Amino acid sequence: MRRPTIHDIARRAGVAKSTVSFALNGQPGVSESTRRRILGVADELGWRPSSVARSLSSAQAGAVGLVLACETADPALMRLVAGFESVFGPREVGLLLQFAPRTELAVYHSWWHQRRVDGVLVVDVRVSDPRIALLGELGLPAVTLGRSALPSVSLDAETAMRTAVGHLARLGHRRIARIGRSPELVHTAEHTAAFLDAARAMAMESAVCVTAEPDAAEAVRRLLAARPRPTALVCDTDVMALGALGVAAQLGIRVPGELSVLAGEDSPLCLLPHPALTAVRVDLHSYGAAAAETLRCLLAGDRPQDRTFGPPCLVERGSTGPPVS
Amino acid sequence: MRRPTIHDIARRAGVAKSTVSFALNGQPGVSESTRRRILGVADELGWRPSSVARSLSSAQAGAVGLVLACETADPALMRLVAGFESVFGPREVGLLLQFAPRTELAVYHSWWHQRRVDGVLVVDVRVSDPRIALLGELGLPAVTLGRSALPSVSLDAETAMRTAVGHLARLGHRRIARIGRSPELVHTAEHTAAFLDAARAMAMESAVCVTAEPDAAEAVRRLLAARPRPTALVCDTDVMALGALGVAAQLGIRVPGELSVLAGEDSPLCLLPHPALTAVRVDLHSYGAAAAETLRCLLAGDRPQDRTFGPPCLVERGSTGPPVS
DNA sequence: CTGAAAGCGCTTACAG
DNA sequence: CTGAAAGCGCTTACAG
Repeated sequence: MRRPTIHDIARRAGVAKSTVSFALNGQPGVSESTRRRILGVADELGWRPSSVARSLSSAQAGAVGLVLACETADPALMRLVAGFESVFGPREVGLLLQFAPRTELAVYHSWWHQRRVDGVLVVDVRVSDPRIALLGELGLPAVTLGRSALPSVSLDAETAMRTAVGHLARLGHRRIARIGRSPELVHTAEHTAAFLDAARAMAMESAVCVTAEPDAAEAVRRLLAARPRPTALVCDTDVMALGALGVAAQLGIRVPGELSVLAGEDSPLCLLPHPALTAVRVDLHSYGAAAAETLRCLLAGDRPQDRTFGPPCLVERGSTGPPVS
Repeated sequence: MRRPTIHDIARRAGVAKSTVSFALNGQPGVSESTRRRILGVADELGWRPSSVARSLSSAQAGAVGLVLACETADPALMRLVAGFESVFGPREVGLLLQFAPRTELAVYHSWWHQRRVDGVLVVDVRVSDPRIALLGELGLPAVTLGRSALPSVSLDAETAMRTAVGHLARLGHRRIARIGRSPELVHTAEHTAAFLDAARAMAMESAVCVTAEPDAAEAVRRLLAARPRPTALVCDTDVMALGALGVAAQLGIRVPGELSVLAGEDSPLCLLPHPALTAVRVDLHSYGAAAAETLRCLLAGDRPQDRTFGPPCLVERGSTGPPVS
């Protein structure tokens, strides 16, 4: 199969290439009759624009990029990416994925130099994140998932933690704990602050936050070794919550009787264990779509507003209940 | 920042653009001294080739594509994709990702017409798969993960199932069952055949295979309602195994005493529950890399051999043990 | 060994 | 409203 070009269309329609280009792009300055004829021929020939040719002359890559840390195996990411796709896919904007071995910055440099992408989406923003500055210097349009100096979308940590802690408070818990990802992540920092705020507001007796890194199970074990022991555990991710359930089972601690476990991120995984995990649900697909939409605006020349996405809601299942003492 | 082009280099080095191009691409026909001078200037200017310009003139997209079903949220996929990346990333071949709403075929058409990708990687191959024919017609180079009429890499189902069933046989199980993904998948079909073969070879009393679709938990429940009940369950994925553990817990069936559970796919998730999941380990990263390598050969003009990847090995953990009757 | 030129498939001022 | 032309940044025959 040979791919038809605008040259073929022009010849067949008996007009100039430029006229074809204008007609095909819906630009004004082509008579209705010529336009229709050209569109007809294009259709008949099965013409589709060559993305590279278009990119070269328009100086637009027609693609956006996402770079992930090599170790990323987070199932949540897939839903986020599907959300990106839902806005870029239909517009035929490609999504370029790259796993980077720690030197993520090199990928941005490389993409920029190669004119590979028009913009990037940045996940797992850190409190002090060198990517932000680089992207600014390069002038590579970017939207971060998590607040930063760049245009961003973020999750409503306050509501999420108020929802989670409120649920536990209503059940009668007074000593709660939370386990999150690296404290360097903006996401973690915000949720930690929100968790502590909520705990204070609900007059919790104790509320401690620990990090799951490098070993989540070990962190949970340490948490459960404290005396008096917390009676409820908020886990930032579904995977951590699953792990917490495993540790509890291993230690012979009954869930939810002796320990309530709550996942800060609902997902199909939360339905697997018994008892199933009570979770705060955030629609990651829509969150990803919101980020993509923001990037799209940015690329279109707008100055998009930072958006907070949410609010999350609670999905009550079996892993939380009143503490039995 | 303005991006330097070969034109800038040519002017600065006092040679023609073509000479620069030849030198930069390591083509013969440029004197050592000129080449060195050109390379020096390129370096000094921080030149990097424009991927689109190169694509347009070389008729190569410099990218490969992967299209996923919309519902895909499989954590295993991330490791596969990371494997693809490990061969394409360093070569600056982009990986284009697209989620397709059932009409995956349209994406291939679109990519082909737009000259977006040089080739594609196909996952979740079905026994009767329209994608295979389309890819053939388009002449779009493709490698499938799972045997097909196209160049492919596949998993060693025989060894995997022999390993799993052998382990259970040695523990003393005589009635086993297996739960897998859709029977339409080549992966499932091959593993089902291999499972039954292995069961026969080890003189199992009974060996049944069921599908996890549409509801894995329900399928497990049905399996466990049989009398006499199977004493061991092989689950094709880590997620299914987690689900099986949950169902067992719900029914009050002890693992591994009353039921052994084995995951056909090892992953970090297998470590979370208690008891942790015994699993057959396949290195998905390397499997993905092997597929990518095969595609690379294909794109380079070779006629790659189909490869079987493996063999898998057994990782014994707590979820399997001798049946107690 | 080196240069001038055409071409990849588009877009976009600029003239008619 | 339409056409001829230059240009995007490369590659690649083809002459010197």
